[in-house]
Amino acid sequence: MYRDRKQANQLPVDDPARQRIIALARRHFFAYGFRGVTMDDLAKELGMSKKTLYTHFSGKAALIGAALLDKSREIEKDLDRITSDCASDFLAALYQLLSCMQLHLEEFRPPFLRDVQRESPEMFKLVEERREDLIHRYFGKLLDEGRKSGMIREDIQAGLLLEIFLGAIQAIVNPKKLAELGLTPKEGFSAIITVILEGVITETGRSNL
Amino acid sequence: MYRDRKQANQLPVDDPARQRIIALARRHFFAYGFRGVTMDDLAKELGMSKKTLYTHFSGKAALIGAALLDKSREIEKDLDRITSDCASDFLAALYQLLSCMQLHLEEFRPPFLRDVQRESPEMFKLVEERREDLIHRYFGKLLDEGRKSGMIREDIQAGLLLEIFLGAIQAIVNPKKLAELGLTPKEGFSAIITVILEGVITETGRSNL
DNA sequence: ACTAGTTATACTAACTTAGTTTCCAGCGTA
DNA sequence: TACGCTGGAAACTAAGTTAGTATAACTAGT
Repeated sequence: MYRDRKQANQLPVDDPARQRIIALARRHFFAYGFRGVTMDDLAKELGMSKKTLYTHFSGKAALIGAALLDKSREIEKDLDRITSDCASDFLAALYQLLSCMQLHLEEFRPPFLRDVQRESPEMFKLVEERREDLIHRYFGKLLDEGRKSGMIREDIQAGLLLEIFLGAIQAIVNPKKLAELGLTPKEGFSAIITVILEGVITETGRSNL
Repeated sequence: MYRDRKQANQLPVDDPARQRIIALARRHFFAYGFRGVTMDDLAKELGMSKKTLYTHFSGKAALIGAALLDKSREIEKDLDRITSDCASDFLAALYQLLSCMQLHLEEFRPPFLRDVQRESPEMFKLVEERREDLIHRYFGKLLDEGRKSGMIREDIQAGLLLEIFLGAIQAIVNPKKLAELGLTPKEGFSAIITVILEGVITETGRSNL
């Protein structure tokens, strides 16, 4: 029965309504910044009253938190899949991990980052820490393997290396720069990986290419 | 002298300070939406007091208006240049006009459009009218020439045709779709022009290719 | 010293919005 | 029909934000 289900599960995380709310909130918050999205907006677009919205989430902060958690879980799921799929292929894993990361980071549009930084430094710190954590976990593992097998020099820390990658990608894999350079996104990607890798691979690794 | 210059020109549109303000306001308003940018923000980032800011512009609305006017003039200047540069080359003119238009339209980020639509429908109408005007003026002229010379069929109005172009460009010339299709922006552009043109060119025009 | 223009800052009046409450319509059940 | 539950519409409040103004102190040219 209805009542029984409610009683049995006071926090139905799989509640479809809840999922709908999170999905919309995610899209809107990340695209327009949370300052630019009011609870009235969300309720109206969801076709529900604020009352109902507030029965699902205790407040705006909770909703933002839920959106971030949702996103976070999705990223981790993707990274897991890639890591296990490409366990034996260092280059493929690196390539896919990077493009996956870029795709996900793109969902955070400037207005959201601006809002977070402006009026919620704690959240900014939280997001950064989460990012750091993921980077260390997945890229660290990958690059450690590369190191152990002698493919990657050991005097550059994995985190720094990834930042170099992401920075280069952000600077180059966008429509404007790609047009200037006459490259496809894939070509841009490959070029970056090649360039950075060839400056990173040791002599022994170089002979193994 | 200083005083003389001020007296001689009570509205110094070429005042460098004024231009600096407009430039910053443009960037910020269009990128983050005008609701997301406060006058305090602007003053702080300009390194001037709000008082000074308000001596240059009577209010936020005036500043938004000035930003739009500035942008509008820039677009028109670009379109003029292209039109006169490529007067004899229909395809080159079309190509450049389209890419120019796309580049300019890209400056209006979603948060700005959202703000305009949400809380200033009059301004939205104004912007749309201005857009319509430019489209009719520049593309209308180009396509009319194409019609007169028998290159373009006459049963499709210029405005509609341009909307088809812009819609296709927006859908295809973005990193995600380009990556899926494995195209450079230039290739995507050319493909769109080719596809739409070949469905639009008359038999006589076809034989002239 | 005086003036003109500036920055910094405090202030207020209007507005926005998160969160609450009230009322009511629908609807399944007894 | 009556009852009870759910959720939509909308009014409301209290807190916070911000456009716009006013004040004081500073600097440079005259």
